Amino acid sequence: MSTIMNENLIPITIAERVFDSLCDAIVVGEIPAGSKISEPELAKHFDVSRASLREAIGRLEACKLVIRRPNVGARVVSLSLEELLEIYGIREALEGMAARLAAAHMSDQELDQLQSLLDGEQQAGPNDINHDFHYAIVKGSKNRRLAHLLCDDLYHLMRMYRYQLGRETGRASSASNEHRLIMDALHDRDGELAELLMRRHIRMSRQHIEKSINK
Amino acid sequence: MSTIMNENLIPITIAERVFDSLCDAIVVGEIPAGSKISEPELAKHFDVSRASLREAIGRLEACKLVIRRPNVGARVVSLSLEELLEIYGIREALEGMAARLAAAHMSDQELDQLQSLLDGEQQAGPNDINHDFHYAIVKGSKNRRLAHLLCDDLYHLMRMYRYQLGRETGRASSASNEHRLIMDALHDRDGELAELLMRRHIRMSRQHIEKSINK
DNA sequence: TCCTCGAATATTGTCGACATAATCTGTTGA
DNA sequence: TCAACAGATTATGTCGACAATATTCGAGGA
Repeated sequence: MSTIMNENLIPITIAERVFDSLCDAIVVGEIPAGSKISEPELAKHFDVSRASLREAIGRLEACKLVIRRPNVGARVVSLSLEELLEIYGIREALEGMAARLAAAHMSDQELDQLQSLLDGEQQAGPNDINHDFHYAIVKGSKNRRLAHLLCDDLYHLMRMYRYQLGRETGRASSASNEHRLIMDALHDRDGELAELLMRRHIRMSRQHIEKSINK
Repeated sequence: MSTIMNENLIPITIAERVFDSLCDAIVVGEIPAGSKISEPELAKHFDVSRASLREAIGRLEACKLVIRRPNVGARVVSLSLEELLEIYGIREALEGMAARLAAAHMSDQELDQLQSLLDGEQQAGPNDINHDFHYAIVKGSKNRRLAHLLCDDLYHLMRMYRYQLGRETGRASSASNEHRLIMDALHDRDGELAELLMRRHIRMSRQHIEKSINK
């Protein structure tokens, strides 16, 4: 869980284990947004030393889940609609780029896998398959730094917003349709169209959230 | 120096000071790319404890200047043309977006400041003014997360490549012209054009580097 | 009653030391 | 001569304790 890209499945060090736990707790809201992170308290809770805990907090800071101020401490990031929309803007630019590159660089085998992922979408429900689709494309761009940016740096923050703000209610079917259009463009190796469709897809999600909150 | 966005000019903690020193040393190449970071050695060199040094290394890892492996240690990132081109691709997407937003969100005053920065460009030479132009636009996008991404996370890495690989020889004048075109688009509040010009500008820089290395 | 200031408390930053894992070195055997 | 193994050495991960800073609480005065 520590990252998506690294196939580093098992947490080796104590700090990694604590990071995973804290990351999940923050994403789910078990540790509320905006609340303070107490080092002594959490160190006791996990039964580890403060050094290990501080290491974990440092990684939380790296993926923007907490904000640290010198001599003051760490605070869970505060969620706001503004920032969520900012993130969607960035995703639109980056995932659009990823789709364009994926059309050129994904192997036929990868395309087939993505297709079957898409075919199983209806029955499985929008668990995380929705986002596996996105990550498959990002990975298919073959741009490693882009993948790190989206799948390591921004991933947990996006997950946090999804859990705590928007539920994307009633958008599953239309999103699924949009996925299919993107898939077709990838099959046709039409990068320009794939980018356009991906950008529109993310823009739609963004507008959906914007409306559902403004009501 | 620790970040561009934070006006946190003075390093408060020892770890911050060490981070600044190490960051510069790595960017300039004083600590060679690909070389190992020895905690005991550097701790002795800076006359600080390993705890402070490890904190600094953690931040270097966050801005991708070093790569850490559990129980093995940290290594300065290895430079490659591939990765440099990947970064240029990301910059094209993100700074293009920034230019579009800047056309909408920059104040008239900010535009005037940017204009005067541009007018002083010839005599001052391409020290870092070239990049101040870019950062002024990124900042002018008023998208804080985008600014953090470009000015905190990617900044040092780009600086490292600039120092150690490409010198952008002989591109100052044409780059300056491209800057002026972007400036005009911003004045006209033409976001679409500003994005197009910024993307082309970065693409030209990229191609210039690509050619100068392939010769 | 409210604000200001200062002592008391708690938290963070830093340190040195120990435990564990990786690396290096020298030896043995084929 | 080279490869593989074992011991020695070094480095990293982790810990508890101390120092410096921030926060809290209470007393005093306007």
